[in-house]
Amino acid sequence: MPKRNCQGQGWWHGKFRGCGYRLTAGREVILDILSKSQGHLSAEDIYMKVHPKYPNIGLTTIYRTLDVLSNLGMVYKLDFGDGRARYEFAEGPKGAHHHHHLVCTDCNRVVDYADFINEEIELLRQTEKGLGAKYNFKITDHVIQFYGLCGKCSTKK
Amino acid sequence: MPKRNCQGQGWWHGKFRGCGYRLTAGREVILDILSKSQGHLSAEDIYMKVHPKYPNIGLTTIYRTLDVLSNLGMVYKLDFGDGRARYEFAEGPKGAHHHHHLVCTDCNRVVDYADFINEEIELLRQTEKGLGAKYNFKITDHVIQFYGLCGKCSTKK
DNA sequence: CTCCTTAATGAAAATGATTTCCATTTCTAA
DNA sequence: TTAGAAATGGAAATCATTTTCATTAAGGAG
Ligand SMILES: [Mn+2]
Ligand SMILES: [Mn+2]
Ligand SMILES: [Zn+2]
Ligand SMILES: [Zn+2]
Repeated sequence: MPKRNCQGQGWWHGKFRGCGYRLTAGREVILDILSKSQGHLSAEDIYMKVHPKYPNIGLTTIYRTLDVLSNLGMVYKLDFGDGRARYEFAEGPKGAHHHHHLVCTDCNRVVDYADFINEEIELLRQTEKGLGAKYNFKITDHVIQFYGLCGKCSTKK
Repeated sequence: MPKRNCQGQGWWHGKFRGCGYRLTAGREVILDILSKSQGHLSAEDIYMKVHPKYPNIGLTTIYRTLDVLSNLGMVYKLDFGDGRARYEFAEGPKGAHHHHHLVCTDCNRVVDYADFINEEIELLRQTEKGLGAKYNFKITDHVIQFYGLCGKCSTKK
């Protein structure tokens, strides 16, 4: 008798197993939530969303899973300066849609943007090459964020 | 009889008073340390350096003063992802020497750089204008940081 | 210079996100 | 089935930063 639904496991099954991780029920729920959510969720946000589907999960497991996902490159861990880490699904196997962030310092609204991304990418390439050589750094990552006031916050007095 | 040393108060006396702040002994010592230190100091680092000159100061006052200085624009508050804020003197009245950072994810070494700053500034200008208009944001600040391994850390296996 | 109002201070306690511990459960490969 | 490894959850620990509150000290008015 064949397994009911082999597809149910999603494309990431292989990714987990290939790295020696086990794809547990908790992890699947977390991944499911993450892949379907827009925005930039805190561990607590994720906990809240996972809980109804998996009431026994502990916040500790959320943190641990997020750490694994982050190391696997499946999730980006972000810091917008509000005292808690935020997580964002890094898109499917086709690769991530690279973008940066615009953050409202008043209401914490976050806008994804990719408008000037080509120029940015080019600048990043140059900078990584130039600085890497000059300071003997092996650059692997970068953060570009803009801070300011969103429309609502700049008008409301 | 003239005051012994009116200059002793430094150029920031006016800046404080102008904003309704009092220039206390503790604040002066902190400002003095900060202005003479290279690098990116944590509140605790500053506390350690201030303590010998002003043994009664409390860490709380360090935090509070740093907050004031940061609001006055005299100090930059930075986050390199190591779980504590870092502070850097924003240069004298002549204006800050704008730079960005290269951070080693292994030993936390931080390098200031301004090498590609012209291209970066131009990109920032464009981006701030373009994104500000498109998303109706009043952009006031940005963060650009590169992460990777410094020379030492990338060689030591 | 002295007084008075109020900002500033320091010690201790509180906060709160994240981590660590550890006993228990679940996988997995043989 | 079974032993070893990985994962889990609840409670306790961490630890940078903030809050509270009683006390002190700027600095303007007189
Ligand atoms: Mn995003
Ligand atoms: Mn710097
Ligand atoms: Zn806003
Ligand atoms: Zn290093």
